[in-house]
Amino acid sequence: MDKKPYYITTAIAYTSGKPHIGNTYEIVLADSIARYKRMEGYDVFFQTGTDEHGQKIEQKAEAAGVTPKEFVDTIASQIKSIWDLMNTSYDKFIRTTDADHEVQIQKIFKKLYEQGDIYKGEYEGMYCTPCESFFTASQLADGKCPDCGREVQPAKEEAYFLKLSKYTDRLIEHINTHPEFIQPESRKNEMMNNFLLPGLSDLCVSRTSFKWGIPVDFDSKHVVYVWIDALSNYITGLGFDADGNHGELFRRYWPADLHLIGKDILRFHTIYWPIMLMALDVPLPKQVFGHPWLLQGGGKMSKSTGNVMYADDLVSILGVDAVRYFVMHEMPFDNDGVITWELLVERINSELANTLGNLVNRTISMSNKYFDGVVTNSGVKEDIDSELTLTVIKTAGKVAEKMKELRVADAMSEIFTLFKRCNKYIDETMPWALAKDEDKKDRLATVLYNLTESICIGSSLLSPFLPETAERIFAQLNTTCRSFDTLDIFGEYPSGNKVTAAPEILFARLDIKEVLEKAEALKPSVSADTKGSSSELAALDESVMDMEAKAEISYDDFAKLQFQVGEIIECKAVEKSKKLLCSQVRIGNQMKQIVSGIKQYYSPEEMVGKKVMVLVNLKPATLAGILSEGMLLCAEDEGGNLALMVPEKTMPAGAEIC
RNA sequence: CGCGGGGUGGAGCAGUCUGGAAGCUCGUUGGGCUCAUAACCCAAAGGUCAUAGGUUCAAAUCCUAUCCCCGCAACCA
Repeated sequence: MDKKPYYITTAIAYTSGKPHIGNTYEIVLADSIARYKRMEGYDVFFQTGTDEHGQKIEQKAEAAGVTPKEFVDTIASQIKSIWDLMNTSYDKFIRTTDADHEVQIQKIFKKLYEQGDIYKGEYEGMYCTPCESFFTASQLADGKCPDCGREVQPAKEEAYFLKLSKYTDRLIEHINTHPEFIQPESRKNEMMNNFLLPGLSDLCVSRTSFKWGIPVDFDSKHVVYVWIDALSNYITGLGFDADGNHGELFRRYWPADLHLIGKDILRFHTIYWPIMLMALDVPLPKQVFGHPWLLQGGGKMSKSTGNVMYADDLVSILGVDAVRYFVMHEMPFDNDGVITWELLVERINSELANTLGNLVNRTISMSNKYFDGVVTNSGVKEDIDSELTLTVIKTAGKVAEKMKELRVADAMSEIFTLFKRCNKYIDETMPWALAKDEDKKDRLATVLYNLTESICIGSSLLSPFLPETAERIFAQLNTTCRSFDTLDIFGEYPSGNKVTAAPEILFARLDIKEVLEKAEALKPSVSADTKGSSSELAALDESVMDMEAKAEISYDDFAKLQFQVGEIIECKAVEKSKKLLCSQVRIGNQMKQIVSGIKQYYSPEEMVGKKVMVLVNLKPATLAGILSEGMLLCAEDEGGNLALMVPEKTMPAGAEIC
């Protein structure tokens, strides 16, 4: 009765807004692995949760007019309800605002400080608020954040640093001796070559520029860097204690068997996190899997166009298991997957409705038609049966093989191979023909028994992935999920058992037009709810957008800015740049060269001759090696689309704008 | 010389690490069947595996060069 422990985690979701289907993918994937491991007989602990601190949240809360805590409470419960909606079987939902977590973060920070792994220094650089990251001038891309492309602000602060360099060699050694540590393996080289081998500089692990974080208890100006805070959830959630009085869960489940995360945060999980653990003298997790992304097809996703897909909308139209099936199936092992309504409908119709649903339906119908629903193993075998039974009893092994490598999509394909084989078996044995001959009644019974048994085994294997569907099938077959170690034995379905008299359709075939109409009908509700919790925001007009308020300025401040109408005389694309156009702009009697990041929206030809609004007295800057002596003003929507500001009546080049 | 991903039958993808007869799903066409959700089963058509060189008995796979696409980030899993 001593089951092996298995600890699996997802990344904790950032509470800056409602998670979309791509975010939701991870929890579903983790859930399937967790359920599968339970089925295999492991004692599974499955943890997920929310990451709730940081400047971005502080700002969003302020914009929404609520306290940060109120803000994250709302989003966290929204996230939790989506996780529940997806039928995920997590054992613990941790929030980084949980009191016990916060206490441990402070203790961890203090401990590392006291033992010298964290030291006090000063940080100077450019800060990107959305990314919560500092960059040196050389890291900036066109003067903007290299990660997200947004504006950065100069910042300088007293800060604490974690000595990454001290542990680099040990980490390199660990990665080299544990090839399974970073998955997929292709990512391992990326980490090694880009970060570890060039050498790590120490990581800044505290902030003073905002308050919404866990305070450093011995230096209250500082809050703990969100990543230190967030990563630690994997151990604090189990009752890790920096003083060594660990909880029972920690002693039982740590080290984690699997951290399931998005490929974009692999760096934090395979470099910073292991080093933190080394510093704490705690064993490293066994495996970190950076899964690919689920991208939305059909152009750029953006809130302003309202085409973001959310799990709850998908579920309301398609059902939980259809969505679970799709996201797992469309996501091969290490390539990004695509989700569109068209693909969803195609997959659901072809696999869930046709192959599986129809199989269950026709099998039960025949049992009812020919035997009043009683399924009997009459033992009249023919050679053809063994082909079916062999396929069926081998499937568990094949699934296990795929799951060992976390190839969930492939594992599900194996199960569907089983169901397809069943459909073929029906054609081979032609039960309707057997039914016409009274002498073949026993043979017919065996055929239907074989089918029922095959469906049982297949559905049992399917249950970790599509739990609800599996249960519905068991209910219709009047049986229960088979235990894992009997899945390679054919003939466990009780002979003489009676299936339901009224089989219900498991998955109705979908019509793409109807689905699109329903999706369309959902759109207005889609664009509203990320910004805040208050209901008046739900009525937001899509033609309107807000931005975060900047500090008030005086008229004198305004008067410092010199705006004039400029005429674009000449314009060409900047070589080596994908975004920039270089324009010669006539402003009165002078010409200025201005570089703008608008190549995506305007061609050089259409720029020429335009009269535009120019900020003239901006300090010249060099962009992509070219001098720019001002700025062409544009309006920008939430999708990043740009429109040049032009005077609505003809004005001479050089006219003042005031 | 910014980083990264990719170019395989009409569409979407696997296969590339570890070279050994080009595979899957959808679609198309023809056939079969009638238990079932217009479903299921069988068969066929359709690819110079981006291009050009090279290594090799053998290249989608390894090497070199070139061309083209896509993302660099929205909600960042």
